[in-house]
Amino acid sequence: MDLISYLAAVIMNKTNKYFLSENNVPFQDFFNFGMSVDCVVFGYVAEEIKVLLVQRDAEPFIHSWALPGDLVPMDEDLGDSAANVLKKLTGLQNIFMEQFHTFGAVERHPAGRVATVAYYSQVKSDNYHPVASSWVKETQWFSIKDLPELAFDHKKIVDKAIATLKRRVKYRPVGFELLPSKFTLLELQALYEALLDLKFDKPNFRKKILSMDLLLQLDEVQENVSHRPAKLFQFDETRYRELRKEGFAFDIKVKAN
Amino acid sequence: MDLISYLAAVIMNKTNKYFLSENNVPFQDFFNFGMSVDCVVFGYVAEEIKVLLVQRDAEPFIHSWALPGDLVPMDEDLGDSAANVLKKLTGLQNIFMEQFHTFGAVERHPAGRVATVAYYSQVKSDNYHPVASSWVKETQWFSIKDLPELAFDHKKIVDKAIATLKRRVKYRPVGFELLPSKFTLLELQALYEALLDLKFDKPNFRKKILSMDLLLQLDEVQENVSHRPAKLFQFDETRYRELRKEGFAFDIKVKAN
DNA sequence: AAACTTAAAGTAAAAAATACTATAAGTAAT
DNA sequence: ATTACTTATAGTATTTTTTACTTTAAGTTT
Repeated sequence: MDLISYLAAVIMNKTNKYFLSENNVPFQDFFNFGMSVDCVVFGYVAEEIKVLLVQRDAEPFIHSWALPGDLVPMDEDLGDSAANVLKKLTGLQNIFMEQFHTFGAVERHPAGRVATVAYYSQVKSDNYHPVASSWVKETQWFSIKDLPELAFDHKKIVDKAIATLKRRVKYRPVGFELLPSKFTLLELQALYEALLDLKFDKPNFRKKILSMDLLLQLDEVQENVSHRPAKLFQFDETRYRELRKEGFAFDIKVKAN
Repeated sequence: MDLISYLAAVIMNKTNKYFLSENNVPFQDFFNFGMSVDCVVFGYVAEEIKVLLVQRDAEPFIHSWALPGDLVPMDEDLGDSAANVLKKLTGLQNIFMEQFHTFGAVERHPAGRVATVAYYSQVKSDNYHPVASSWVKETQWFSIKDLPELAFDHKKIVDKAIATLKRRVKYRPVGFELLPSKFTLLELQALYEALLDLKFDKPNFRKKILSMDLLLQLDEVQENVSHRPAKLFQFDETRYRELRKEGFAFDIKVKAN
């Protein structure tokens, strides 16, 4: 394509007229995609990994549960769009989100060709209280072991996000985002056990974690427990960022019994 | 949105008429995205990591070097499109490609709003010989240490792919795809050193790698070398797939001197 | 105060990683 | 042919880390 043809094609495209490209496909016919963003937000409550879903109050898939997500306006960057949509639908904001996959099967959306960019994040669920708004009727944290039927191909998206989370545990200090800011070592261990579906030896888990130099021991202990209260810890943010950069390998043997 | 309104919107969208959505934005106005795919193909030649680029012979960015990539037709799945485009432009086929990021900044393409899904792959470069075709004038392997100016935001895409590669080395047996099928331990070590920008102690590197049980020793040795020839090895594909699944941590201390 | 629960420190044995040495097997120069 | 040189590869002692297990501590409940 030479410069004149290209400029003509661009102008025609922007004024809705057709221009034939090299394969006799009108240039403008490449520009009928819709794009959407979908957010997979993980939380951790009562020793279970949860994912935030919204109940739709709009067609298509009205009344179905779905990931918070929506079409991207033409003048909005993808990452901004993900943040805006999550806020619009659930009120949640200031959440660090990372892209993890784009789903673009031809028939995945009934209204046309829509590719969706899926975002992934982890939050301390007791700090964030989602509230339904816009076309959302209700919001709810669902255990990843007990998910409802989902709209569109959102089941596939959630499955891929869960796989990503479980893989990441092994080389990122994941607990940081999911646990409340103060926690006991046994709570941290329970989280890792839930994520990896394994059991660890208590003293060794403790030694391993402490040797990473990632935890700060507080001068506080558990309260209202009917046994010896455990010390509370928090993550050392500086060291945490270091570890994310230099890489991190969580590898500890499963408990024998 | 109720069912009647939604169906009306879909029909209007498909017949090019407007329908107002909740925010007074015409429904059809969400459907003017173009989508493209871009392929980052890594190779390894003469102890250097290479990336495959094509020289454009079409506007925009005519004569510039760029990643092999193109607009996605409306009726093609993204993954298929990546494979088709790579074949169309360079002749390469049967290459395993993985999505790694989608770039969607508003102003990234001069012809309109185009989001691009970037794919990542690694090949044994001596088995694949790219040939320019379609709107490509030339193809070339460039060392990642010496890249030319690139079209669009392709520099950003390549940088992210390189970062992905370097991160993956630490928890995936990467050598498999990059090295020729028969190689010496020192060649493998040189690859790891190039990827990680480190030096290892030879005997210890050897022990570490062999202990993973990933290599099969062949009954062949190097030829035409002016010193004691080294034994040739190949990867054990079965064990390789196991390691990819169960996770893999390559962690070995840098050589002292 | 005895029984019970969980926390947390400690320790011996085993395994793995590291630093280093020695030897082997070839080519090239004298 | 002998010597020097290069790289391959085996081996080994030391140190560090991991594992399996034991003991003690600190609280609550009966």
